[in-house]
Amino acid sequence: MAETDTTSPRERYRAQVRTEIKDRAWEQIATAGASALSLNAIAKQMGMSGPALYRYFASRDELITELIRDAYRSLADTFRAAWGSGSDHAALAHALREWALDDPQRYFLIYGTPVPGYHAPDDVTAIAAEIMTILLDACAALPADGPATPFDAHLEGHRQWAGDHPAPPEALRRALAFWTRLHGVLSLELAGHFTGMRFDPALLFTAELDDLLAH
Amino acid sequence: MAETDTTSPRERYRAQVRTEIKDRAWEQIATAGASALSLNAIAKQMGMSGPALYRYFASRDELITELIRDAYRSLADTFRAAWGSGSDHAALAHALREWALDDPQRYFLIYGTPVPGYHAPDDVTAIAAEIMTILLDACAALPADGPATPFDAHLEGHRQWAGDHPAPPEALRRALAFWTRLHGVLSLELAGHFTGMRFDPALLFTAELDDLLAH
DNA sequence: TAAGTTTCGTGATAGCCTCTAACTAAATCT
DNA sequence: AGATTTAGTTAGAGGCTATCACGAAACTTA
Repeated sequence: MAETDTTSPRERYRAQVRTEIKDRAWEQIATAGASALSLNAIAKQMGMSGPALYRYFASRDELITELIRDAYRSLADTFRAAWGSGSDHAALAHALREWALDDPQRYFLIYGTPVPGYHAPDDVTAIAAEIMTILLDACAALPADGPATPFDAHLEGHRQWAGDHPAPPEALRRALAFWTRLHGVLSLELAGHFTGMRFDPALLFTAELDDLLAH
Repeated sequence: MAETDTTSPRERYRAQVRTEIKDRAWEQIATAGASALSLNAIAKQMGMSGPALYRYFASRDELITELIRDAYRSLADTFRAAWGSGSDHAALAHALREWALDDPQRYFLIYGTPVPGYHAPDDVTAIAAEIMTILLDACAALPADGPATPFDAHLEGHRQWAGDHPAPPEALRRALAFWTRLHGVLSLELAGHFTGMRFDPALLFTAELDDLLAH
């Protein structure tokens, strides 16, 4: 016997229309970038007139913020799943890469060009912190390597972030390196800066990853 | 005695108006991002009516392409100057960082979110190659470190890029690492992903740089 | 079931934007 | 001085975001 749905038909319909709007928005973003996203075009695709969409999203910016939120959530879920099943650092990194390749514009919605005025709402930064926590868990599980660096000492004194994560400063440093280096390779690959050069970006990615795990 | 100017007054006037348009465009981009760039607004600022600007730039896209071109040229000049005076790798890296901090949106015009359909014209990619050449010169001048990696072997077989630069594959690998790692730190810093965390991004940057130069 | 209320979608409209076209006036060339 | 090129204008087509007032459908409640 199916569980009684607590939501009213209206709420269900509303949620359904909202997700259809978002699906179309993702399509547009994937093919033409976020700046080309048009509420009007989405409305026409769905067979209704422009202003109707404003019943579902207060503004274009609010829709984009919602997409950013979903992108963060998707990345956090991918991360949690990848780290949860096996605690394999390489698997975590490759999960990130596959998630990014799956929809480059979704990656850039999070890590791409920032809009000068924009500040993400608190719940979004909370998801970002969640992602960082998983990364810190992973780096805390890494075997120790060389001596503490000067930068470790600096991090020791400035670790407000990471929500009082119990990782040692060395793990903080390695989490940052993990993040910045993989992002460095990935974002240049996704932006097409390696096309024309003939090497395989996947090998560069794993080379960086190996270097991160070796040290 | 002043050199006779080969350009006619009209050409000079035209060039002057073009640069004023570009200056205003840079202001707009710096304060509101490239997607908010408005030819109309620029025209009003300059005291003329909208369509007048189309005498100077065929379209909004052509103006942006011109800005991208100038950004690349500026970066290439900065790079050449930084490497030319002293051949100091750290100075080269810090010149990059200062150039980026000087106008983050200019950096993102080159290395930020790509527009799916867009392909840069050949002369722009030529400047990009020029930048890469300087980086390869620098990495070729680096003392050799450990044994060849598997990725070195791959690069050996796929070095169409770099315009037949005489650098050994190890230098190619290090140039890529230089590029991707510094970009990784820089782009996340410029996009504001480190705000909230309390550490100093400059120290992370130099830590990555030191690591690059130590190995 | 009937009346009241909330919600959805509409068309009209204001105010941006890019870009084209026709026209005037000024600068330059012959 | 006359012919030609060029710079700027206004008008307008067609796109966009967003607001508003209105009708119609769907729920809620008496």
